[in-house]
Amino acid sequence: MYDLTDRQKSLLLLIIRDYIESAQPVGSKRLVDHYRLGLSPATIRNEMSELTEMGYLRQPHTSAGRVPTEEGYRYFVSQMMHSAELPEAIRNTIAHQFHQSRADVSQWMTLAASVLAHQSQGISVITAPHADQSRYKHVELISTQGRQVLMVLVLVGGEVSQQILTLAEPVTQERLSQTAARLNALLAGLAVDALAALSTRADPLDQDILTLILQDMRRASSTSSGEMFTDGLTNMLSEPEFAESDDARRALKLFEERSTLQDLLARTTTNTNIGGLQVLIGGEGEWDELRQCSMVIARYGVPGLATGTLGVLGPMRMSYAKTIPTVRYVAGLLSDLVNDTIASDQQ
Amino acid sequence: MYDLTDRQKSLLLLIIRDYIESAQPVGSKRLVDHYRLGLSPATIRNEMSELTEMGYLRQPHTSAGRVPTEEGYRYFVSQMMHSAELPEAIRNTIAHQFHQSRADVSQWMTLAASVLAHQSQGISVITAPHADQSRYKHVELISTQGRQVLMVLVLVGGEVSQQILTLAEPVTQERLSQTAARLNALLAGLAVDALAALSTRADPLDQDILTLILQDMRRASSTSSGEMFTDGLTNMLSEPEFAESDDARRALKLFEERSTLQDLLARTTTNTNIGGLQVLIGGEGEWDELRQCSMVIARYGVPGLATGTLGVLGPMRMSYAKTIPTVRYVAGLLSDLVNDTIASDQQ
DNA sequence: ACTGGCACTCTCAATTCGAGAGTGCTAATT
DNA sequence: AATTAGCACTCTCGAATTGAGAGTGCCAGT
Repeated sequence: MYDLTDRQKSLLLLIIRDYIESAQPVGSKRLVDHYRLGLSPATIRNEMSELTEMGYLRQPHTSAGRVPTEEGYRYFVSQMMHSAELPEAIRNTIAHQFHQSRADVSQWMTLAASVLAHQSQGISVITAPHADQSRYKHVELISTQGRQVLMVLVLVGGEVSQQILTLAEPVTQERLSQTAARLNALLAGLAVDALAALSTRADPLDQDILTLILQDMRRASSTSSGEMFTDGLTNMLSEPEFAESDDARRALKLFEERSTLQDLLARTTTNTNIGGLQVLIGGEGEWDELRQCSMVIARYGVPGLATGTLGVLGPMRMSYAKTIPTVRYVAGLLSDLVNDTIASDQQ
Repeated sequence: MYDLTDRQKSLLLLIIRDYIESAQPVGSKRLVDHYRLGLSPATIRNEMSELTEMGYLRQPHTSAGRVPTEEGYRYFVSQMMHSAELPEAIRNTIAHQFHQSRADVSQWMTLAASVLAHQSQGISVITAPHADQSRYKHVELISTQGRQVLMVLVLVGGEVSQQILTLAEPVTQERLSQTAARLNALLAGLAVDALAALSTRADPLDQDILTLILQDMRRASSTSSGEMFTDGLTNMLSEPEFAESDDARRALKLFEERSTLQDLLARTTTNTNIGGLQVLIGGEGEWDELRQCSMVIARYGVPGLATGTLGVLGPMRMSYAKTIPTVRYVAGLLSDLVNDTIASDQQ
C-alpha cells in the first residue's frame, strides 16, 4: 500500500471517484479529457497498468476501462476516514429535525433511519439503544378482566415491554397493585443475575409475576440488540447494478428476516469503539449476500450501559464521501441523546 | 357479463387460470394441447375472438395468445368469491401457529402478516385493531428521575401508548401514583369526547397529565387505523412482470411511506363489511402505482368497537384461488381474537 | 355447428457486422 | 529516464438481418 507514488495515489483516488459517479469503467482517454492532468493517455495507461498489477484496479474485459477492486475501495475509504466532516448546513438541518421530534426513543430511531437513508441514498438500519445488562426499574400490573392482566415492565434506560398474561384465577386490581408495589420495592435497580438469585416469594402471585419478569428480562438481555429500524429500501432498487440481477433481492431479503442482519451487526461491532467507524466492503468474504455491497457501521451510546448500532448499506460504489461523515455525525447525535437519558436515570 | 354461453364461461376461466400459472399469453393450440377439450383450435379461436370483443381478453400483439383484461380478472374473481374454503390442513397449520404464539397484539399481527405473505406469495399488510372510539382504561406514571416521567396509557381494547414527559419541577413517585389513582378512578371507561368535556382539575399536576392523556387519545383516534405490519416485500421482486420494470419500485415505495397505503386501506374498507372481501384490480383507476397490481382486502374485528384491515398485494395475475380464501380465513381468526379481548373488557 | 387448411402477421432468438473504446507495446522525443 | 505518439489488436455493444415458431382470421367443406 505504501509503495505507491504520489501520482499513483491521486490517480487511484480520481479513478475511484469517477467510477462512483458514473458507474462506468473508466479509461485513460476519458480521464485525460475530463480532468486537467498534464499528462497524455499513454502515461496514464502505464500507471493504470501498474495499479492493476498491484491489485487496486481490475478490467472487466480485455479492453474496457478500469474498475476498482475491493482492495482499491479499501484504500479509498482509508483516505475518507480522516477528512471530511459533514457540511455545517446539513449538520444543522439534521440537528434541527431531532430537536423538533418528540422525546421518544422510537421516534428518534425512525428519524435517524430516515436521515441516514436520505443522505446516503442507501439502506439504513439502526438498533434501538440496549442496556448491556438489563436492570429492573418498575413494573405495573393492570387488570383487564378476571384472569387477563397486562404487565408493563420498565427497565433502566427506558426500555419498556408489555405482555398480556392469563392467571389461573381472577384477581382484583387492588391485589395486583399491592403485588406490583411489593415487587417494585424489592427489585429496584437489580440486574438480571441478582434477580435470578432471589429466594422464592411467600405469596404465590408475587412468585408467578416474578418468574414472568425474569423471563422478560432474560429475553431483553439475550437479544443482543434492541428493536431494529430501517429505511430507504427502495433506494437500492434504483441503483444501476441492481437493475436486473437478483443480487438486489438477496440483499433485500436480509432486511426481511432480520436475524442474519442482526448477526452481522453484532459480530462486526464488537470490535468497533464508540465513535469509531467500520466499513465492510463486499461482505468481506463472510456474507455472501453482500458480495456486491458495502456497509458503513458505527456504534453509539455509552459503553457498559446502553449501546446501539447504526449502519448504511449500499452498492460497493456508494458515495462514501457522503455516507461516512453522515453515519459518524448521526452516531454522535444518538450518543448524546442516550447520554442524556441515562444520566438522568443514574441521578 | 351474462350474455356468455356456458362454454365461453368455462373457457374464460380456463384461460385465466392458465395465464396465472404460466405468465404467458395463451393461444388456442396450447389450450387444446394441455386440456382435454373435445374441440379443435379453430373453434377455440372463434370463441376467443368473441371474448376479446366483449372485453374480457386482450392481445398483446397482433399474433400472440390472449391475456386477460382487468374486466376478465374481475369476472374470474367473482367466481372465486363463492367457492373455495381453505383446505383443512392449511387451516389447521395456521390456527396452530396462532395458538402457539404469545397472547400479544403485535405478535399476532406479525404472525398474520407472515402467514398471509407466505400463503399468497404476495405482500401482506395488516393494521392493528383500532378502537373506533378511543376509551380510557388506565394510566400509569413512573418517575424516571426528577422531572422526567414515563406515562403509560392503556385504552379499552388493549392499545397501549407510552410517552416520556418532562415536568416543570421534580415530583415524587408517591405523588405521581396518587395522581394516577385519582385519574383512573375518574376517567375509567370514558370516551374521548366525555374526557374533553370534563371541567378542569384543582390539582395542577392532575390537570397537566389530563391534558396529555387527552392529547394522546386524540392522536389515537385521528390515525384512522393502528400501527401497520407488512411482510413478503421480496416476493414481489421475484415475479416475472417486475423483473425489470420499475413498476416494482413504485409499488414498494408505497410500503415505505405508509401514508398512501393507509389512505388506500381506509378508503376502500369503509364500504366493506366485516367478513366481506374486496378485490382491487389494477388500482381501479385510482391508484396509479398499482396499475399492474391487485389487492385483496378485508376488515376484521368487531364493528363499532375495534376493527382493523388486512390485505395482500400482488401482481394482477396473483393466485386469487389461494389468496382469497387465506385472507378470508385469517380475517376470521383475527376477528375471533379481537372478540375475545374486547369481550373480556366489557365483562 | 364444427373443423381443416391456408395465407398472413408478428415476436423472438440467433447471427452478423461495424463502430468505438480501450489496451499494450515500441520507437521517438524531451 | 520519463514521457509521448503511433499502431496493431481485442473486445463490447448496438443495429440490422434473418428464419423459425406461434398465433390469428377467414373460408370452404363436412
